[in-house]
Amino acid sequence: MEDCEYCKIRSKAVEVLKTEEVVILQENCAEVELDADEIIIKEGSLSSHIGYLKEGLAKIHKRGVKGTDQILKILQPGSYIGMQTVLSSKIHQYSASTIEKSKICYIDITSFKQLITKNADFANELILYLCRDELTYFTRFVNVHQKQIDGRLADTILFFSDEVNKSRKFKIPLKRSDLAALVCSTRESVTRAIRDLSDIGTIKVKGKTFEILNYELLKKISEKG
DNA sequence: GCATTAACCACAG
DNA sequence: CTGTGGTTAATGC
Repeated sequence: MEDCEYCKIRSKAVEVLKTEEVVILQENCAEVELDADEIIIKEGSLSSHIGYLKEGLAKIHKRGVKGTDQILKILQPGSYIGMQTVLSSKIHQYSASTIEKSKICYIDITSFKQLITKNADFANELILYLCRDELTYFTRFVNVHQKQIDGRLADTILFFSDEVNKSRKFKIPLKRSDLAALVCSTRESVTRAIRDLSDIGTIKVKGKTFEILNYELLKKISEKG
């Protein structure tokens, strides 16, 4: 494993650590390589470590009343995993799994808390991170509840295009049922929404490969809901 | 009432 | 696993 000091994807929080603090981080974390569909942290299990997504793509999901999971968020590199739990509870309140081959750094709670106590700038960056994160949940909450299925699907297609892949043609490494769990709908409705959007010429989809043909229209559908 | 939307169900590639 | 069609319940003219 390379040194945290020279990690290319290190967080803004780690950047403000002093040299001796990076050493603490360094000595108490471990890098793990995971395949797609492997569990990073598991809801209901003891929260002993915080994860940090260094490479790949992951999802945060939580069990719902019907036994099926809702996907709360797609994680990109540079995301902390399980911080909310580790700082407030002893048991993970949600799960995180990889959706493609990924690298995760784990750090134990004790060392992490030690860094928070030692360095206010570090703590400040983490608060900033959590605040931004919460704001995106606010937006998502409103979107999911007020937009129709076509608008919600447009949202996620745009997310994968603009933020994840930065390309008009890309793969979404999720099954239809996962896509449904992400946009809070059903497998069937996702299928129909994909067909709707294809019919009017906004996208072209084959399997998990999506291509945006009419970006403006897709954007409009996303905005109008 | 009637239309729209989306979930649920069953069945077929 | 995914797509399709029929049915049904809720909601809004």
